[in-house]
Amino acid sequence: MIETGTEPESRAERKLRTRRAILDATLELCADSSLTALSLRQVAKQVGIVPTAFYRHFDSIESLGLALVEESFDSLRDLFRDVRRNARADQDIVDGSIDALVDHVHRRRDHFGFIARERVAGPRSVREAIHREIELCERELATDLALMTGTDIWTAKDLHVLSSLFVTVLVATAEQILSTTRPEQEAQIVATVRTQLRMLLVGVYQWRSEG
Amino acid sequence: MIETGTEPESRAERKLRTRRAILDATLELCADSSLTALSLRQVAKQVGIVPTAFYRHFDSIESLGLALVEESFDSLRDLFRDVRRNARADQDIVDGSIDALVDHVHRRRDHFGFIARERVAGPRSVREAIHREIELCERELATDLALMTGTDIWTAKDLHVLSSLFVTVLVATAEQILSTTRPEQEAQIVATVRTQLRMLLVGVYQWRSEG
DNA sequence: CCTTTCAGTGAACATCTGTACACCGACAAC
DNA sequence: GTTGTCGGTGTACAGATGTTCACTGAAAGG
Repeated sequence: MIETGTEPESRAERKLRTRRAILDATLELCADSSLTALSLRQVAKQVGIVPTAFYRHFDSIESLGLALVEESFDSLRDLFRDVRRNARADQDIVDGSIDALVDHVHRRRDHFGFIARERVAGPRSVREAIHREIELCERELATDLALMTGTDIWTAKDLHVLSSLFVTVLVATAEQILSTTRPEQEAQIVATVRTQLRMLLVGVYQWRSEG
Repeated sequence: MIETGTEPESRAERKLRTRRAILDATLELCADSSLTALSLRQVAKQVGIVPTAFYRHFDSIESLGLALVEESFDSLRDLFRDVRRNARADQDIVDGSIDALVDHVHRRRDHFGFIARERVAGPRSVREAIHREIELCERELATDLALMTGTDIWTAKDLHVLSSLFVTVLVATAEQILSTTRPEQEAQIVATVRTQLRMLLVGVYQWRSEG
């Protein structure tokens, strides 16, 4: 039921196309509200398939959600990769990171919005999956920080604490950017987080781990 | 239809009691999931009234949500009041604030959970109401900070930036506390935010606002 | 005492919900 | 070329949904 207009596809290709359409339709439909407020029939209608066809791809909205968690965190890891790259470049590390954040949030509004929402409002299994992924990100960032800072004066524990704080600020900023469409307000948000990170960096440079 | 068992009530009292029951039932029902996934009939059943009686108190789930925003932020303002009080007491300001936070989050799990969820996943009007309230809290905190810090070396803008960062960390910590029930994990969360605030304070003490 | 007010009732409605079932028809495998 | 696999279809059903309407009965007000 998906209009093709192109060359004939194999069965596997076609199935993949429908699966993609379901994922996209879901991201669009739950853009405001939440997965828990979304019905299988709404998704099917948006995709252009009959409700029962949904079961050929997922056996519930919940497992659909888990698939979306995975692909949303692919986007988030893309962001982290860019931040890491900008950190080595000539640019200021704070500005570089914020630029990357803004850029990625704009490009994948759907994915970042999905994480922000379902992190607190999704089905239990989805919430848990997101928390696991975020913790992975924090650990990953902590090892990166270990390379950048004087690793001899920072304990592993403190590195993770700092990494967790960075991720918290990052997530909160993403949420704020997502909740506005006015460019001047976004500029305000960016300016604020810029200063916040600078304040934090001042503390970081002075910090010496105890014990 | 609310079993009383006590002395007869006036009509106004009785209406208030039902209203309270609706508010409580809603907090309980949307504790996992979200307002947007909640039906009027579920609420009515939980309260023990017929669906149409709901309309005597609210004309939609959405306006019910707005009422819950108000009372949830009463709880949050209670927390702020305690933090302010602890700040003057003998206790360390960081530890005192965290203790107050943990205490209030435990006592009003429902209200803090409601804010955390509906802030990102609620109906648009509810989300907007919450954002307005949070901004009020940030402003309020900023004026408090102005009294505590050397106000001559901090611009009003920087004070608000700092206040916003504090609120971000506070909200994130509340969310983490809410998402766990294991005491040892909560202790971990508290220890982490304790260190984070200390790192931040190091930066704050060094900070000098630019022109 | 008589009348008004009004929180709560109960039946009815059109619509939406998840899921079961039998079916189709094109691709794939042999 | 026959057969099997498997996305997708269509029908069907029992239950939930928001909202309407006319109603009841007790408290409130004159």
